[in-house]
Amino acid sequence: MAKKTTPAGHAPPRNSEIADRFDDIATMLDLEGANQFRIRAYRNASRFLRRYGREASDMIAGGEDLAELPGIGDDLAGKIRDLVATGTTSLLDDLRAKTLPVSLNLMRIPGLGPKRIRALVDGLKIRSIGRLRQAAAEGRIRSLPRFGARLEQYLLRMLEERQSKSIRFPLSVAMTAARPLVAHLERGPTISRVVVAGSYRRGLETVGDLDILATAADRKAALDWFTRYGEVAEVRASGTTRATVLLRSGLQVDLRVVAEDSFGAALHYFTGSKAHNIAVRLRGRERGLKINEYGVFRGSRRIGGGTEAEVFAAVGLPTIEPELRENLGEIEAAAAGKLPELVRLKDLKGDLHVHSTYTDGTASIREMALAAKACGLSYIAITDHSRRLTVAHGLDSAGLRRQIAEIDRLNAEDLGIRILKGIEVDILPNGSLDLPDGVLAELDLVVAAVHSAFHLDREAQTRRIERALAHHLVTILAHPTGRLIGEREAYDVDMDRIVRAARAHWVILEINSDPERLDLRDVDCRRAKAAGVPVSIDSDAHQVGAFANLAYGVTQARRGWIEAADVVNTRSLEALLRLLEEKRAGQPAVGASTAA
DNA sequence: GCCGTTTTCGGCCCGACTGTTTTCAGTCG
Repeated sequence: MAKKTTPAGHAPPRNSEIADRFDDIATMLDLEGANQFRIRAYRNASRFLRRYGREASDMIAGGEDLAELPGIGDDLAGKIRDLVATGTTSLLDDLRAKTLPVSLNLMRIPGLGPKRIRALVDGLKIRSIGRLRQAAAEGRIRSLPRFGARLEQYLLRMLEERQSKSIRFPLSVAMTAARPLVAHLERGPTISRVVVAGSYRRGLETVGDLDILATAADRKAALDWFTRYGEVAEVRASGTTRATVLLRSGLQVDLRVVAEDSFGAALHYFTGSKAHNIAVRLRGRERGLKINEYGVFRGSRRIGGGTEAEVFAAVGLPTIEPELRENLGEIEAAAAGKLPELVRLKDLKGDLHVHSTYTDGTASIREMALAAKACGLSYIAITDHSRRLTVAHGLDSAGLRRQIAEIDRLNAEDLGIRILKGIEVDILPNGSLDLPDGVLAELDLVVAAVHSAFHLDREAQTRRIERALAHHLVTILAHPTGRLIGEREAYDVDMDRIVRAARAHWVILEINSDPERLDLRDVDCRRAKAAGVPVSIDSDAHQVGAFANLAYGVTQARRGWIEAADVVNTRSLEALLRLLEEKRAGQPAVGASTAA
């Protein structure tokens, strides 16, 4: 028990936490009416940090200059250093001291911004949500300048609902809601084209709302058709070009009806990301062009906008895939002709992480194999759980040998798909594996995974996984960060070190396609690729229908700039078996060509 | 607060919708 703790005795904040503090600063500056561009600087830096692949604290430890990062100058670099060293910075402390908590709470209500909040707080001397609700109930809010009865009623409703609006939906949930809605719109009067844009189209793992674009000869009829959709719970706005509704599921949907000749410009604009759009517009301005959702203009003359390709061409770029549009280097890569050729679902030839009724799957090995074959795959690896995972009836050596025998029999039958023998073996808290080497050596491949002791501190967790990666029989590290989207954060692990260890020991990193996992994360995919570490896009299927999830994994990989050549299971069975053989011999060709 | 083959100062993306007004401020994306 060391009583003496250095200021750095606590774990240094992650980028996401630094970003949270910058967002706090931006919100409080906004409330005090600070310069909008100063506020934007904090929000831009926050957005960058959330998406950046490396931890600022690691960069500081390595003596790197944070002011080299885009949107971060000397001042913000200093504040990041403060936050890393002490957990706070003087500006944040000052703002917290003079900002009323009620104002911060009110900022979470859509429709309320700093001006209205200041009017409420100053005009009515409101100091708590309860008082505000009271004032609204008594009809005192409508008397404020530029407030009225409608706004008062709206506020009252929002306060009653106490809705926190920051709910984001997993992409898979959004897709389930979007498909029937798109079908409804496509049947609508005079509607010709319907595309879901926004973060949905970029394949983000979660989406806040749906942005749908359509073309229609009769805009009003199209918007009416939209607001009358059966799943609509509430129409929040409805104008001449767009409408906003809330579905029963809680998902907010915007429909914008645009002219045919500006469809490409609108699609680009509403696909985002915001950072990408701003960068493209600035590039346009350098060329004397104005780019907005209606087209590309030189002066008042429209020179393009019917297709996205025209928008990109106007700024001298080839079309950039939606998954890359985050202003994280894609524009520079496009300008240099170095855009990646992103992996596609049809490139996958196999699936290296599949369960069966031997443990917690719901279908037999034969059923899983036939289902995979029906999806066009030519091989799968059966990788059931190992004994420690008792909740899943994990296999011991004897059980695994029975499974090996069954797989041999099925392969002898020739089902038209090759079944590889594998295991998803637990990485125990000390980094050893849950089954003896003897039985693991009888398999075609070994998938190792963490399913316990998520709470270990960063150093212990990292060392645990490094040790497993160093095991000569481990082929793949499954769901490397362990996060469950919206449910459980990733365990605390240094992914830079994991990627380095994977490279050193020729271990493949998995992109788990389960829509709850999507793990590797996109930023980690880029790290793996940069280090020359191959990935496998696997379903982790526990039922026959789950091979469809591979599409989510592919989208995740695409967001991580992954190409077919980076993915081991785009290889033919023969090539994959060769790779596994080389790994076993300690000298695989994969990943060996590029230096880390 | 950031940034720079037009700038180290003076810019910073910009249009739609709502609710309040009667020409526009506030908010959002």
